[in-house]
Amino acid sequence: MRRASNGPTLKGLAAIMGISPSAVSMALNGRPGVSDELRERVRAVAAEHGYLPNFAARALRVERSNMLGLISRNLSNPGYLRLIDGFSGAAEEHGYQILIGTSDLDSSREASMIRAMTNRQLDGLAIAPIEGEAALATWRAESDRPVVLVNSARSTKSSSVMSIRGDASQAVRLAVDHLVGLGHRRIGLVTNPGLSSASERVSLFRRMMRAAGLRSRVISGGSAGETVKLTVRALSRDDRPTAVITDSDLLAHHVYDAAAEAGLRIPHDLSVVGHDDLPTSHLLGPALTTIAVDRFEIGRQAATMLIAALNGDEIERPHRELPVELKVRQSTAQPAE
Amino acid sequence: MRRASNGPTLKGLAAIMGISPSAVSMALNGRPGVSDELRERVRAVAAEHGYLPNFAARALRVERSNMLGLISRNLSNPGYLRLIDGFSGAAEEHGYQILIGTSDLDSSREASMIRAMTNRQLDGLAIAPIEGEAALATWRAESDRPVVLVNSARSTKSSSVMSIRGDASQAVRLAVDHLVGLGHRRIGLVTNPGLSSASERVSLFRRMMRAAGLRSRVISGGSAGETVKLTVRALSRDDRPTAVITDSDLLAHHVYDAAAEAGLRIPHDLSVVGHDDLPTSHLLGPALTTIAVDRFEIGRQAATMLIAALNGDEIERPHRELPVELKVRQSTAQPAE
DNA sequence: AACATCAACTACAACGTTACAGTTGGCACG
DNA sequence: CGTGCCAACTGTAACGTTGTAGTTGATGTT
Repeated sequence: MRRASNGPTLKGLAAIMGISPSAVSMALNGRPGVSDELRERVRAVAAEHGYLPNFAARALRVERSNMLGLISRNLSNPGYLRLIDGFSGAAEEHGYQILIGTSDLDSSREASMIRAMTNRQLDGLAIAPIEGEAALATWRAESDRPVVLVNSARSTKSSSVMSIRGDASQAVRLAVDHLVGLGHRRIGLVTNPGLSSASERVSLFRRMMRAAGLRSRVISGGSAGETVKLTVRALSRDDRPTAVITDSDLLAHHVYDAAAEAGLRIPHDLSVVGHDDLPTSHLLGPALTTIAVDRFEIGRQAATMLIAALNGDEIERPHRELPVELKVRQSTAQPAE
Repeated sequence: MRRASNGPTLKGLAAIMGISPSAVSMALNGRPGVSDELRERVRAVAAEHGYLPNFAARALRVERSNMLGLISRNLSNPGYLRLIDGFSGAAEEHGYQILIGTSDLDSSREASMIRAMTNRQLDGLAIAPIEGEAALATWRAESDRPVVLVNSARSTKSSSVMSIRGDASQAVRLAVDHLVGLGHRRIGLVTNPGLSSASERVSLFRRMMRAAGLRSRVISGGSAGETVKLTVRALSRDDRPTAVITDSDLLAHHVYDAAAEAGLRIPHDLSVVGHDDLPTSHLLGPALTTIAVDRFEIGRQAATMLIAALNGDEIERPHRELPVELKVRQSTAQPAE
């Protein structure tokens, strides 16, 4: 077989120096039991020979792989890139590598991904779960290692599970307040089907609208494509909404298409508020008003929470909600009528 | 220590069944040496007890981790998502997990990423290298496993290294032909600095322009921000280009900003051709004419090439150039003058 | 001077898996 | 009926690392 690493082993270093492998191990890991003088010599020799520890061997022995897993719902939403970026950056800083999986919005795939990750000895896992409880259960059945739920609707408040996401209720409130403030009365929510966060969003929306004394309309199909079709239909009706709030910028893009199809101009005939602030959203014609949530930061904190838990540190706030921000641009205006 | 997997081990299964661990191993791996009858029984018992192999142990023994690495230049370009998506999809299909790293456009980080991946016993690596030769050398110094260079300027034609990318010369030709066909004479190339592919692009552009009997202008700064500034300046000059070709859609977005700053309307005063066809590019105002390259397919083939090489199969075309496509939209038109 | 104490090491086993050299028993063949 | 052969197993060692239980020799204490 081809060897992955033809470098020296720890045992080899020991032979070269005429000492025991244990001594080398202790020296390299900075553990007590060797003299400072020897520690220095070992480090020098290791560096000279370009020694790199074999992670498989270490993982087998200490049951720690120095790898963190990240399972996301899908990889076609550019927002996830920022999340991965933040997660991997923080992980690498602490010497962890990351393993990425995508559930492709299929909950059985999600479960099998999680199991595949478990027996790779992952030290911790961040999941943007399709079904919060199910994903969690799969992981915990196989492992007692830390998990952090990302962008998932609040569910378990248990201390063994952490979570982080943008502040969902603030997001809905900002969007509704903005549109109501502009004078809109008929406001719709266009939501992606199938996500655990969707139903929470819907109920938050309903509550905010009720508080404003308005009737709420929710547009949500069985699939993304169907949702778009329903949107076109809703926009063609007489009492069509004069403004819609969407679950994501991507969905907002589809609403742009739907509006064009229905012959409506944005923002003159229809105001649109997105959610995510993709890097391209301000370049849309017209630039999209949207809720910005710092996904990079979410990813970063997800990783640092896991690492802190692995180090046995106390986690200050195990359930975090990051503030979100409304970016007002050109896709919202006062209603025409 | 906490155990990652509390499930049974192979040895445990052997004890339960009263046979030797070797027999269990052979049965589970479908190797000859056990009767069909026993093989079936072992499989049944394994399934019943939810046995999952310990990858660290296997990796240690067989020097194969069943993991593929993917190192990309940075994670802020949405195009990479499609690449990762294709790569991870194909990898998972064959039972491989993927390890992701980003070099953040820093070549020393790139080298250390590669070394970190080497001693994790990675079976194969796909690199979108900053410096083609350097990245390769780092990997090959530590390992003799397959590599595939992604989106990298043609360099080594050696058979031990594979490569895949969009057809760069076709891309430039399509863009130039399109603009020349519209009647443009003063065409600029706006390019991202620092990438090995950039210089190749520049020379291809020069060649195409010479073939068309036109002078070529290249706009390229030391950094992305600087490039934008240079673009603004170039667009303010009297003999400003009437059309520009950019290295990426993201850069094209910046050109949109630069054009706005210079008081030019697209496509009336300036035609723009991008490169990538990001999902949002057709929603820009105006919709961006761009070169589409199927990054998903690039990622998918990168993974399958690696896996084929690991299986010892013959690779049909170890240096692949995927066809690219010009998507004509609203950002290009005949020059005004 | 006898003994405890301790730092600085060594020896050994183990983690879970797989490769390979043995071992067993049954069957065909001269 | 002994021999050879083969299929179907078992036993053992090894992959590279680390933790723990020794072992050594020097130092300090009474």
